Amino acid sequence: MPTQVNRATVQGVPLFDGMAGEAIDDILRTAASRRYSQGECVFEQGKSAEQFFVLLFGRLRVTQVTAEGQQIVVRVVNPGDLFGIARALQRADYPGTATAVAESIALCWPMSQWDGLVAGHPALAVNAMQTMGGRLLEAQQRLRELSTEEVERRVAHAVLRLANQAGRKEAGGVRIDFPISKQDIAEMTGTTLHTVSRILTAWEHSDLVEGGRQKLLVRDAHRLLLIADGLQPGLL
Amino acid sequence: MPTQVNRATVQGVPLFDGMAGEAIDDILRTAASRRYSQGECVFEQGKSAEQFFVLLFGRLRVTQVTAEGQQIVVRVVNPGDLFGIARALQRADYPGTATAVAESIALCWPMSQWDGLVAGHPALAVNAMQTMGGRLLEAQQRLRELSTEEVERRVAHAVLRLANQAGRKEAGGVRIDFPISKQDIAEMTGTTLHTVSRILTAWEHSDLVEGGRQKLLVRDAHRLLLIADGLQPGLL
DNA sequence: CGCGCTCTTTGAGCCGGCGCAAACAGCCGG
DNA sequence: CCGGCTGTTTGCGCCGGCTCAAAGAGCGCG
Repeated sequence: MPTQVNRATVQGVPLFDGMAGEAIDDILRTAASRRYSQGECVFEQGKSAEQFFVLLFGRLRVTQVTAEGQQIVVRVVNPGDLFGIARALQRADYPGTATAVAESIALCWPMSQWDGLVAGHPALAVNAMQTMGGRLLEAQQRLRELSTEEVERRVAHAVLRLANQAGRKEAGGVRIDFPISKQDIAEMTGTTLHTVSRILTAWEHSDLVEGGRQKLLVRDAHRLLLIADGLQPGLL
Repeated sequence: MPTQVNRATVQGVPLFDGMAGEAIDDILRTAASRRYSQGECVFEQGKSAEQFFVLLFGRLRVTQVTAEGQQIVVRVVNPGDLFGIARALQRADYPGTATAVAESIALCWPMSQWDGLVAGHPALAVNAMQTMGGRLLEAQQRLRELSTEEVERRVAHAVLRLANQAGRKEAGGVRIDFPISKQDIAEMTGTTLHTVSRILTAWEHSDLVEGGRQKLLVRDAHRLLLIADGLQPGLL
């Protein structure tokens, strides 16, 4: 049912930062809210991009599949994030697939609204641009890592990024609070699940992290940062 | 001398697409135009971002240096491109260094104007966003390549990208029309100049390309595309 | 409660591409 | 025209990380 979404629901969503309450109400009038259960697909690579979204709760994983069938994880979508904005990338179809890795709720708008919203709300345009800017910086950081760092450092960076974006403090460390497999981490860092497994096992022996089936707990982020920055030659 | 820049000068610059002539004049009033000779630096990584730019003529190379001193080529700036928009990335300093690889001319504005321009000209905001979108897509494509493809295919992709962006048709092929070294290509593809040299030498033997000191001519873009797409196992 | 699925661990061997090193070739300046 | 600088080529040996293979461990489901 297309109930009017309450203004309070989008408290803290960066896209609406600095906008008048009425303007926000106005925009929300054309929004629908939708629930996705774990494993459900929000949109699929190559499909016509009919909607754009803001994630309210939960967590998504955006992946791409290459022509040869290899999969990579493009990014993780966190609550508050704008996603699926193919239009802003000048594309008619979604460049990736978004899957709920946890129970999630998202607002969605018809893509046809995008141009009007951006043109009609300068603050929203600025916010959207900053979102894209942040994503661009992250992409460039990953390019740098992939180009210059050996696998262990890349995995360290990926784990730290996850801890920052999706970490929940917990007794004994920071828990990545959605199910994540070694395969996922491999697809984030351009390596294989085997190598990730070996690295994490080694880290467990040094009490840096604690693994488990689709579980990950960062026990010592500080020492992990040393590895990420290449100050830890690995052995000592 | 801060002469008023003529509206005709920015014909075809995507940033001003779909904007009224007067609005463009207005924006150009606060622009300065500046010449950069080959090898000259437009802005430097880490320096406070005082200006943003549009390249009118020439060619720039944007690089980043890692903490360990390794350099990578982030992108090539072509005529018409907007660049140095640190503000849009929410950064106070430039994340990379822009160097003229050929005689170049750029328009520049004080960064303080950015917010006002974006807020005051919806069409410009949309255009800027599309620029960033395009860059984001390119970055993601390179991430995919770096994650899943072996070196030869990555080099093929890089060369084809260069040919598309900076190619000039010429008898016998497409010339990359600015000085480019094997080292540059290595820094674009996350490998070493040695490996690039070996690959290009092999390609020369098959008449795919023609090299030379800081020179590159693509003789057979079609077969190169086959390599890029992994359809050519290398030998035959 | 136990079967089977998916995720994970671990071993063994191989190889693409890097590091090192040295010779070579355009090109500029004197 | 020659010397030197910068960019390029090529050989060789090594190794990080991939491939292949197979056994082990959570967890949902019947």
